[in-house]
Amino acid sequence: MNRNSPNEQGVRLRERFRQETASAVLIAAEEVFAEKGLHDTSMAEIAKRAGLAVGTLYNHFADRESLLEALLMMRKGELLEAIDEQLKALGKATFVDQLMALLTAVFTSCEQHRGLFAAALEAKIGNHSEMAKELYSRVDKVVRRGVKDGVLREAGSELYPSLLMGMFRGAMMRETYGAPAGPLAECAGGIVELFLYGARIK
Amino acid sequence: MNRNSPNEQGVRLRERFRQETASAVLIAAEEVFAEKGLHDTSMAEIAKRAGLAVGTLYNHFADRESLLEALLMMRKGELLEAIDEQLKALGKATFVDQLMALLTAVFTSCEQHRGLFAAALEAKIGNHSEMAKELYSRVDKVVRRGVKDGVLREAGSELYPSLLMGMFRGAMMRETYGAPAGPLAECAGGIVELFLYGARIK
Amino acid sequence: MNRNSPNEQGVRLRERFRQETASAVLIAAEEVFAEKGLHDTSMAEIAKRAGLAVGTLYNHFADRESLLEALLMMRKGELLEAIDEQLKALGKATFVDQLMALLTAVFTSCEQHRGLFAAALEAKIGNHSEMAKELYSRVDKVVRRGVKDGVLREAGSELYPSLLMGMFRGAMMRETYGAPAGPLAECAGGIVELFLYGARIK
Amino acid sequence: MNRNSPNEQGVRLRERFRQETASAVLIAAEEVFAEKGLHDTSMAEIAKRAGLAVGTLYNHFADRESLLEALLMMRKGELLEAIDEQLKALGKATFVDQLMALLTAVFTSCEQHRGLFAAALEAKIGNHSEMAKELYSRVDKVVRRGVKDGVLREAGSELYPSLLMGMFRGAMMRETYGAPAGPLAECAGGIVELFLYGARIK
DNA sequence: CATGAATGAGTTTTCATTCAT
DNA sequence: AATGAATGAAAACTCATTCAT
Repeated sequence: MNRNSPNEQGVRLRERFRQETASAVLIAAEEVFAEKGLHDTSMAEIAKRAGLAVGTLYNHFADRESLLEALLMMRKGELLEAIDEQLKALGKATFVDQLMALLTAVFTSCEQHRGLFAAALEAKIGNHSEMAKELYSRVDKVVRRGVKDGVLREAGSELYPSLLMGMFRGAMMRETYGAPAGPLAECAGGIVELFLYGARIK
Repeated sequence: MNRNSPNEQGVRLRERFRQETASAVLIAAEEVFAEKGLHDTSMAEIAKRAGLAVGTLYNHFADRESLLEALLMMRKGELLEAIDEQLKALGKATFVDQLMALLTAVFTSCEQHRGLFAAALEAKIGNHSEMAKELYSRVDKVVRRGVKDGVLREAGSELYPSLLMGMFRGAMMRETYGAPAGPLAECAGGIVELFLYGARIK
Repeated sequence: MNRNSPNEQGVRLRERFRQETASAVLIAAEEVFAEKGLHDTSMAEIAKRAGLAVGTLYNHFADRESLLEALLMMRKGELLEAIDEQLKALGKATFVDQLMALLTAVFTSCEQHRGLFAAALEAKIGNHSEMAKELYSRVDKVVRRGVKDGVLREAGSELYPSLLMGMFRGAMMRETYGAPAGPLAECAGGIVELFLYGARIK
Repeated sequence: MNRNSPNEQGVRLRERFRQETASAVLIAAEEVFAEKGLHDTSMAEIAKRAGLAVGTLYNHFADRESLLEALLMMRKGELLEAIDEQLKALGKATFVDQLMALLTAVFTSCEQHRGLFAAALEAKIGNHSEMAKELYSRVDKVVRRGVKDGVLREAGSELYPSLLMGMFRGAMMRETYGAPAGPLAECAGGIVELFLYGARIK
């Protein structure tokens, strides 16, 4: 074996360890970001949480910004993937089923990463509104489909996606408002109900 | 005239100056907070905007936190006052009118202070969710009234206030989502419509 | 007196203090740079030497680079001013007198700032070779004058300025070489002698 | 064959590999030191240039300092060896020939390692002035010989070696000064000429 | 021996806060 | 009260060095 071409298996093993460390960093980062907020989280704190030294964070992510970016990208990817998968599976289903699937996908994903998403849905903070935009575009697509299918009214429908986005957030923020809160998933039905039929007794 | 017993008028004049300087600080602070965000705003920048020295800020507010607190309190007070005034005036009116009044009051206030409110509605940041909580309690009150009056369904109604809150925010955030945006006030009707009757064609 | 236009005298006094602090920082910086070298000098060390806090350094200089820049600019300015003054005063004098004046000016200035200049004459380090370039241009000018006046040989004269620059440095570095060293000023005669007549016995 | 008593050839082969790796490191180090300067060169960069891992550098050199030391020692050795060889060969030659040989040896060596030497001739940085000192001692020896032989004036001669050292450096730094520059070797004659006869027209 | 991920002390820089004038 | 220079703790980031594989 030539000294310039190290053992394949060893390299793969090391690569796996690398991935796992990077992953551990991201998990720790998500915890701390969720607890303390995007701004009040220091690299030192993340390192501590991950049981690593600060320098190690920089071996895996160029800087604080990149770490946050990677984290948000990962979660964004997971969320959008889940949504797209659901929508694809229900391509021929009724609009209502699609809406419900969308909501369920969002809430399932958010239930696990609520703290991070709450932070990430904020504006002002860098250009991290990208996730919100992408989510919006899915909601918008589904709503347009509803209009096209004759299920939703067209008048006023340009506002619906934003209001649905708001309702997602409203549901997620219930605790912050001091409102009674249960599992997020249970809100999906309530939102669909309200969105379709309104709150008024007929 | 003995300087230990200043006359009434002198005291009032001095007090007026105090108030005006403090007010100038708050106005400058709101501008900068709205432009740069709650975290990226420095005391130096506020002082500069106000045309004052940093030290002067500390003559009027104990620390950065207190300044922000005072600012939010002021805007919160104005908003809640506007709401309460409307609700009081419409004490005997129908639930729908009350809801509309509430929305109009919120959006009128927010239109002027959108930047600050967008920032303040963020969670995690200090304990500035107080405004959201108080706003929630008004919304909740109106919703309960609607239920009691037999206008709103009771089933699922515990979620309505949170969803309404979310819709407020969704409307405010339209631009962030990349959605088409017009004056905030025009959203009020759309929200009430959706909330009462839903989006579905009957 | 209007509260927006503070006392003139107080402002001037404060401004004088400002200058003096900045000056103290520069003096401390020069000491440490000279002792430890351009690279191994930390802002903390400079602050300590100046009897100030680190933050104070940043109240006067945007960053480390600017501090170093300001220091070198100051010394460069002093040196070039001294040279230009001498050359101007001797505008009509013989070439030899001009050369001697140039050397004397250089060595007088360097005697006091030897450590800093030794560091600053290095290449590689940022673009701090500017001083060397400006000094070179003076030497070059004098040499050309010597050629034009028929005092210096023209053949090979394009190398003279660089060699003179080198001799300045050689004289300054004597100690580093382990050579016997006396006051720098005493070298001026030796350099002129060597430059004009060479070392060979006739 | 017992692994506790390896045969001679195995030992030599291994030793050869060791030497070659160490040599590769030194060559890479010289490149990077020359390009980036003594301070701005990291172990990681050297390793990368050598196509090795950082750890490997530490298998051959105790620390960064030792690596640099070894590199400078190597080049110093080569330079001094070249000089001493020339001087030895010209032991009976005239002083002028010796001086010319010295200069030629210096410039030939420097032409190839200019970047490194430019960096190494810096003072302050560690105790890397050793090379300068050793070079000085050769120059000094030759100059003394010139004095003893009655070729050079004695008065002022204690400064000559330093000035010659300076002229070496002046020639090397021409580009830095913004001076017109050609091959270094061509400067040798100019320096000897100036040193012996001066720049003045007789 | 070679490898390269992990380490953590050290450096630059920021900014809320203090206080002498 | 107003001023703004001084302060220093805290944060981001670097890099020589170590060590398990």
